[in-house]
Amino acid sequence: MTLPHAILVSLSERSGSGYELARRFDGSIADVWTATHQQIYKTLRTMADDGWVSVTTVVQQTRPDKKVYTVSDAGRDELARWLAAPLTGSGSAVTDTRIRELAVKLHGAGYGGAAAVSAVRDQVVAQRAERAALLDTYHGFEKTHFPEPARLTGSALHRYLALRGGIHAGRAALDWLDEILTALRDPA
Amino acid sequence: MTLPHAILVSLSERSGSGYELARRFDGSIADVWTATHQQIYKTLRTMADDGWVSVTTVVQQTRPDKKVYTVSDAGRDELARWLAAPLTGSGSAVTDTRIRELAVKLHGAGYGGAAAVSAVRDQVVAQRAERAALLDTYHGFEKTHFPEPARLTGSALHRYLALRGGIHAGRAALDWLDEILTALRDPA
DNA sequence: TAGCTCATGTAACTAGTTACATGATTTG
DNA sequence: CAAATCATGTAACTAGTTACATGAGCTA
Repeated sequence: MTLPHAILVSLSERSGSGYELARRFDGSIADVWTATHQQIYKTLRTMADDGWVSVTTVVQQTRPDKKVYTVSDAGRDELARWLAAPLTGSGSAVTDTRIRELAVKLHGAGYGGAAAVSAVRDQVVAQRAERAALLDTYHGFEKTHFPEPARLTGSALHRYLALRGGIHAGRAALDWLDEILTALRDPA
Repeated sequence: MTLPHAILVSLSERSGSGYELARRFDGSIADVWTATHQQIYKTLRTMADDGWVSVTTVVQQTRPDKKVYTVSDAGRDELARWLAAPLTGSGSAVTDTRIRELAVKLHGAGYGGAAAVSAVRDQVVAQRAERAALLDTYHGFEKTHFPEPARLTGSALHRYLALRGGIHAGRAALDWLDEILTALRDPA
């Protein structure tokens, strides 16, 4: 969804080749975002075409040559712009891409200046409010439609359990957002 | 990912038009799965081409005509096959499609006979084990890499918070799967 | 010598989003 | 009279997956 921006953040931390990026997206980043090498190579090419990154071919003796990508000025501008822009993700409570989008922004906030840090904070606050409202809706629905869950059977039980999935996911998102806000507030 | 199967389940409960399905995927199903009407119309056409559903055009006086879709024998066979097949989803801990795939299977298990019910139960158990293992990995990583989270700042803090996102999401998935297993065990 | 790591790619496909288009009826 | 509901679609696009392809060097 915003894989180019996720790559921009990762390359801001350290320049690297497509192969190295693929390993990052399979390692420490994998808990919020997975991406295959095919997807990364393709994205890097369009990013280079757009001037967001510059490429340097590094010739190696024992290993194949590699292309090392570095964030350009235009890439830094784009990153700052994106950090300040509202979230664009979508999806159901269970598979919501806004949460991972926020995680990437959080990770990259340091590379967009002071304005970006506070903009991202604002987005966390806004997302928290949205999530809380959704969770309230779910809880209301739960109370009115399933007042006695222990007695449910068949498809009513299944519908209830599906709703519970949304509630668990929503709760987890809320807890996480709160943890983020606490962490960003305290150490100041 | 398995939208055709999610539609098969919904149509097994009650036959309906594309428009009605779109409303279901925007209402009670939306907490685990969202789908637009465009996607649903397209999918219904291919499902009809594949013989999974049959179509009846219902002429209406005050409203536009509608096409009502009903699950065919081939559709029922396909549903039973899919219910028994292993999960095919993927994704990171935060945006994992296996969870929603399981939710749909759970919902549809009743339409695939006794074999399907126990097959789905097995998949819940397997998924629970996978999730628990992943969560353990995350906790291990947390302990070794971030022993003192309160002291973190900058990008180390951000990396820690991203990991916490994976942990929250994993925990929620585990809790949900446990709730499902309890609900399916007790009322028997 | 079999399999893994490093390194980059093409091609075909599946899944999902956004924008555009039409038109009658019902509700506020 | 404006907006929502009912009802179906096309087209273009973005995102992501799966399969295939190549080839050197290093490790068990």
